[in-house]
Amino acid sequence: MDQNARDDAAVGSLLLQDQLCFALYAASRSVTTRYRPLLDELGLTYPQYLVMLVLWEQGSVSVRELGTALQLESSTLSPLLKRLETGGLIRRERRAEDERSVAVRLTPAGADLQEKARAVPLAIGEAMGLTPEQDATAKHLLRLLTENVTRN
Amino acid sequence: MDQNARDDAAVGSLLLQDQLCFALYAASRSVTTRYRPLLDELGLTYPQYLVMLVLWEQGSVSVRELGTALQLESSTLSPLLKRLETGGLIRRERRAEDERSVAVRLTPAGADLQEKARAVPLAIGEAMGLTPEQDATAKHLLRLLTENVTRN
DNA sequence: CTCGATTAAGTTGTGCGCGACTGAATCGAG
DNA sequence: CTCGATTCAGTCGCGCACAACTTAATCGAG
Repeated sequence: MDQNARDDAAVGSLLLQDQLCFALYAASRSVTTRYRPLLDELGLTYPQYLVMLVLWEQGSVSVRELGTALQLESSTLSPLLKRLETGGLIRRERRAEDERSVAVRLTPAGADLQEKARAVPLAIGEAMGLTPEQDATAKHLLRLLTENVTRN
Repeated sequence: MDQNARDDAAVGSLLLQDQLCFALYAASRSVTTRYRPLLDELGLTYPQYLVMLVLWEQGSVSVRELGTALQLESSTLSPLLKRLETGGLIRRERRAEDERSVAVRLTPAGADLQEKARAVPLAIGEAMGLTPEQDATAKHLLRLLTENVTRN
């Protein structure tokens, strides 16, 4: 309560510790750092892991669809996908029905990696140490914030 | 409630949209993107803006103290500070009492920039569109999460 | 006092992340 | 049908972000 009351009064402050944006920035990097040793075992970086999540879920997607799902530009995805392809986890091929579009799909090695990845979300969830209610509240607020910030 | 109940059951899921980590990653980038046009006016990037916040607050700090405040490595800060120094906003000098340490302080131009920066937190706060209670809750949960993830 | 351990800042290499841009394919108003 | 507008993937340049490492200065056990 004291904490919240103090933070409430901080709107418009230039103090670092008052800023929600800094809490967000620090939290995001701390989570990525926490993922690193787990993903090293799979030979993935964190953004590569997110791409693999989409592919495990959807099977085959265009670069554009990946960008929509992950909110990333093609200028970020193209080099990342090239590295995943070099690593033998995905293949890319132009779509016959629209030659502008590129279909990204898993190789057998990429599909196999899903099994090794199953332990990752549990380990991260445990490290975050939030109750299910806190986890749900955080997700809700972050989605709301993202939607507002993107629209405004 | 339905949303929360559905999310509660998602612990350990490999679905992208279930992951708190992705909500965090997307939110952090969306906020940084929202800052960009505002900070362009000041000639700053978002991490540079965070460094300036610390300097406006503290006056003079070592690179190590900046790293502690922002949770950034010297390998990130050193080139960033070099760019701020080239831009005429800060000066760096070895400390007499400990020649390993470097004191970072504002130039007059760097100090003057604070006035132009005052409008930034308000604009961002408005764009985020959270109630004061939601803002405080989000900050609380993000700090808790960061602390847990960093420790575990 | 001394010298191995620690600490501070910086360098290097790799991988994002995005704005600005390019070239090729497709769309669609007229 | 046509040609300007749009869409898609990709390249380029720059600035993080961090692991691994280097160099120089300080610390501290013996």
